Amino acid sequence: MRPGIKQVAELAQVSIATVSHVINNTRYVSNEIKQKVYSAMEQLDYRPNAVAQSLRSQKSNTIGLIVPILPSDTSNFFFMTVAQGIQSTLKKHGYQMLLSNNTTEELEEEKEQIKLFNSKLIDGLIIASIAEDVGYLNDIVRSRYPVVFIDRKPEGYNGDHVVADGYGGSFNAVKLLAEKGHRRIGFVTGTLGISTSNERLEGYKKALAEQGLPYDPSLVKVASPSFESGYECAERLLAEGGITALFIANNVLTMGVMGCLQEKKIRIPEDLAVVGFDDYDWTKITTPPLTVIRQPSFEIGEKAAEAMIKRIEEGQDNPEFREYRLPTQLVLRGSC
Amino acid sequence: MRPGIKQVAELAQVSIATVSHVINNTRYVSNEIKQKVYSAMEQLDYRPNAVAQSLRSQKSNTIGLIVPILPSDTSNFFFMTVAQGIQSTLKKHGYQMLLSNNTTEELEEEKEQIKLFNSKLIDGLIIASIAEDVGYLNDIVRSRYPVVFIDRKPEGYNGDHVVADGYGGSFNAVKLLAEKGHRRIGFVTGTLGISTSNERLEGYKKALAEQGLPYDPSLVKVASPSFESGYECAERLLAEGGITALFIANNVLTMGVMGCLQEKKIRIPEDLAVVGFDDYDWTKITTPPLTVIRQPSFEIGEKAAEAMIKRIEEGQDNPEFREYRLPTQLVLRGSC
DNA sequence: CTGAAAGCGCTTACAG
DNA sequence: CTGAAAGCGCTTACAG
Repeated sequence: MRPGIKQVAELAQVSIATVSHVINNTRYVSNEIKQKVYSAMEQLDYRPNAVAQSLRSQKSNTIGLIVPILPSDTSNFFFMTVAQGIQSTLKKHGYQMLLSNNTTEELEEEKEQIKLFNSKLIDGLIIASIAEDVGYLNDIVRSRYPVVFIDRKPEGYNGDHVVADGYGGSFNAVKLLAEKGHRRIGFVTGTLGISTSNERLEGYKKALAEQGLPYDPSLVKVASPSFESGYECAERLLAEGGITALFIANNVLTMGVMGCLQEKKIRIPEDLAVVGFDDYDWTKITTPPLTVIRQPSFEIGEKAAEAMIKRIEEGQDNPEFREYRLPTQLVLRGSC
Repeated sequence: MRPGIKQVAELAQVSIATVSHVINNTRYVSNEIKQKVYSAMEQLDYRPNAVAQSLRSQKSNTIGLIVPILPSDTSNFFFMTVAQGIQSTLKKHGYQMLLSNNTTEELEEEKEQIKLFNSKLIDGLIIASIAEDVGYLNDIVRSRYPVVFIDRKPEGYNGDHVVADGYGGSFNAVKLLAEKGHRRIGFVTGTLGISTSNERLEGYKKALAEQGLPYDPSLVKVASPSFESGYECAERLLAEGGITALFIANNVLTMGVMGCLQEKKIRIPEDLAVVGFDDYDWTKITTPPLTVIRQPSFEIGEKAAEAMIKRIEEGQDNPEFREYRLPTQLVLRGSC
């Protein structure tokens, strides 16, 4: 049987309370007694029962993370790296991460997962919500614990959020292409209406304007989030003709576009200069290697965890919610 | 405040015991009373406190999963897909998955994670151990719950394990190359001594033998698990000359090799025919797209979860441990 | 057919 | 400076 605190107390000949206090360093215990307790714990290979601790203290030292990850989808990679950033910094502060991924891309699933987390007494929630409006959190979370949003800017519920500077990344990519002399620069984006896509489009427009280039809506293709859709957008842009450069605003679409270009034997960058999104490993081994906008995914996770810890330590007193905006980075390779 | 079972009992005017029994369907309750309880639960938006349930019943309905995932490493993808397979089938059986990834690739970390799981009362452990010998589990797990191993065959501790048929995959890849007329077929493998690498090497040898080709150790390069190491192995094989085909036995190394070939402008398959390992999305968009051995990663996860559920339901009575070996698949594309 | 009560393994006021 | 006891929210023998 697993030894409990009672067994430790008996062996050390002290009270249960004392054992608890030496474990948690929560009140003064004489050195002599401390030693007895430590050695008893060691002898029994005692580990506190986390479940009992949670029940009693109404605190689980656990932060829930909800992230939309489809099976076998390349975009996994981004959120997985974020998750690792979160986990590694939570660990430093003595917290654990409970991961739940929304495989269905449905909002109901997301809600269900939060309710599950609630029943496990999480101390905080970090979420990359798929909802455009996260107002539903008002009913489910009810400010019982802090919520930190990642990737997108939340609407309808207050919370810190950490995002990558997609605006700046997009701006820099398009500016680079324009400076290389390209006048007709295609743009492939994911569904609009969410903050990430919106601001990347803004960056595109802004760069064009600054470079004195006209904004031509026919050069902008909105894709659904799939390889195939990216492929198809590239196909259409190619068929319509006229572009000499292409910027793709997310990683799944970048892959789809590259699939199309490789199949049609478009020479890069001679026939078409290309800049993609997200610095995935595979972008290094395409022909030629791809210039991309890098999002600091691990750092996003770290920052989200830090924000969470801060919130928990501060308590409810601070009503001002912060936006943490992390810089993106232009990674130059052979494709433009 | 979150309502507890007591509040439900009061509102429904029944005992706590009765509420518990209708929740768990664990003894007869008259329809009339059931209805009262249900409506009280709904009215209060009641959810049982999972922590209290675990503590009392000494069962958490949670399966721990430990998997070695390095930050920003492409190999993440394999285990992530496995994890999704596990999670989706556990969910069907009312279990949750608790994920812990060993970021350090160190055995001590692995042990620490298991101890943490223990303190959370997990009902079972699914693990892709990095240890060559998992005998240490005898001390930590002590048969308190079932262990299912994935990816590799365990040594030193008994448990079901589910693996992909690397032997068959490797055999088919090399056979294909030989049948296309290649006589000198290079082989890049990860560290030997673990079941996965070992059996892929065996498959290579077996295919050569069957095709009447000599086994030449100088064509076999053992790499450490990194992009760079794969790159370097390709470089060496190229420098030493003589190979017309190359089979790479895991995905990280495949990427490294492709990086090298692309940089040295080796034409594929004209100069060198290539077969890689693992059907990652990016293998579709290399130039040319890559022929690979596909491992059924999601299915591995599903099978592991099924094996776990079976063990838990069977109890301790069945001492015969099973190997589940899932077929790999040759995915033909342009690189050979 | 249903209820009162013990107890899972802890933490934390309350006493002394 | 340390201990005895209540209680977190459930499940589950034991009674009737």
